[in-house]
Amino acid sequence: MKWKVKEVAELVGVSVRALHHYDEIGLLTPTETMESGYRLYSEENLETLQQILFFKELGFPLKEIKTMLNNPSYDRKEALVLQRKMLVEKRGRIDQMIETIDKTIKHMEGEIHMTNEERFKGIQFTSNPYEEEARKRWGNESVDEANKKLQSLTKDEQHELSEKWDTIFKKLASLRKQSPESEEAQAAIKEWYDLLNNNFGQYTLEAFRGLGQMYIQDERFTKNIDQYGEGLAAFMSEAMTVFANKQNKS
Amino acid sequence: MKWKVKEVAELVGVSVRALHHYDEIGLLTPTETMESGYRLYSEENLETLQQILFFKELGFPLKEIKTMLNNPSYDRKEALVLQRKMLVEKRGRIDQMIETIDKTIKHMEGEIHMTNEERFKGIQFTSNPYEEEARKRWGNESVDEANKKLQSLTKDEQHELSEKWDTIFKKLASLRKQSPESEEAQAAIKEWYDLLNNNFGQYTLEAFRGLGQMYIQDERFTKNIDQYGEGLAAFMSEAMTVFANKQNKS
DNA sequence: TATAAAGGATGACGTAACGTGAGAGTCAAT
DNA sequence: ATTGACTCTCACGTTACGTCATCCTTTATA
Repeated sequence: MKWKVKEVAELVGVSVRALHHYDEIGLLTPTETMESGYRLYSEENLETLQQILFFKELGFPLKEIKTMLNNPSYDRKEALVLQRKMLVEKRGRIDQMIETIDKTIKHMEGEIHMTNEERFKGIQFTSNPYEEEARKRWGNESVDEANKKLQSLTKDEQHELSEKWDTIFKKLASLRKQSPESEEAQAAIKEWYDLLNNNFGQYTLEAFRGLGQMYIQDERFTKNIDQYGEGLAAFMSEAMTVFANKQNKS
Repeated sequence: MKWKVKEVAELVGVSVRALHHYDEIGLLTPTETMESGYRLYSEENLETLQQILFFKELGFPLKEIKTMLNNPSYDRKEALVLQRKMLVEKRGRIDQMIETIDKTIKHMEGEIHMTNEERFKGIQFTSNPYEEEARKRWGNESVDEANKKLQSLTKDEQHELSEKWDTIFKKLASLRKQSPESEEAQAAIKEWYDLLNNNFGQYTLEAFRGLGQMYIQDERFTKNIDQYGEGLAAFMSEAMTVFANKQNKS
């Protein structure tokens, strides 16, 4: 079964405009559209929409929701479990606020004393631990950080950096036919590791390995990297894992 | 005891910028400021802030919160009770969402069937009855017949009206240093009187004089009016009395 | 089958509630 | 006297839509 915008809007309780917006930003593009241009939402679209709305309720910005849903390792059931945890957490906060209100009323009646911190219990922005987990699992914090740094550089610095970058990738591309464990490959990977560390702050070995994983898991990365040569992403990914393991032992 | 912005910010868990913003829009102006311009928040300010944040948590827009808090019949304890009710309601919604998640997971495992409505239970925008109550008691709706009329106007008419309103207040503010009995002041007050009569039905001179009294007796009115200039409320109040007396004689 | 009402599409501008510097002054401790 | 942490006021940027305006389909009804 397929639904038109208004039907979806009424079914799930969002505005038509919102659906348009989600389409605009590529968060939820209906799988089908009639020749007239009318949007037709599928069952699957509804499932995605449910996910979107849960995340939204939990305070995630749309952009973040998008990257999470697009993440190749995104898993709906796992997400639901996490969302559940976050909701329970949120309910806890509400309970605290209710308690705070009760106390405040009593305080007004002179029955009890109240510290100023107590006055705001539950309202405060206590970052939810599960939120972090979601971001780590499916978000791209590290990549975002890196991009921010990149943009903070001057034009010249950016240029310089991209040249170094280019050199390394070309070198790696030329090596990709041999083993990722070869000395040359590992040396090139070390260069890559150092470059990242010099420019984007601390890349722990864990993060480095994770980055390598992303190169093959996330097709946006894969595509970009493979422009230097088919299979480069896979090659780098493996070499990075090897590198991380080696370093770990030493 | 007094607090500087950052202290308040950390105590209650909002950003300094937010506090600046609340000051900018006249939602929460610190009672005191040092000669250097530093904001100093009082105990009372904190109480107001608590109210603001509760309402915000419940989804009220700042503008609405402002009019509610400024409403002369606003009662803090009553508000707390209502807020409590709304929070309980909200908690109920969260419980529903949790249930929805549980069902969805079961559904994914093929254990149960799920209608499309069930899929979005709790997420939907179900307007909270207590919200309406709050709006009725302290929102714009309460200010009486006058505002009903106001709301019956079209957007354009409303806009036009508020511009006229604004013009008159600004004019009055510019005159407030001279005598309330001066010809100019009285002319401006007449404009004000006419505007009220044209838009909100009959304002007897009695009522007009009474309104003037409210401007100084009720600090919430005073605050609002004095945003156009310190002492404007007092000035208008006097000018309105003078005006009413004069009209009465003729 | 014509015709209107209802719904849909695409701009494009508006709004709310801050975030995010920039540039400059202030306070408190050393 | 200096320095580092705060503070102030612009002022522009951002997010997630709301709100027309204008024009085009679809559908219900006569």
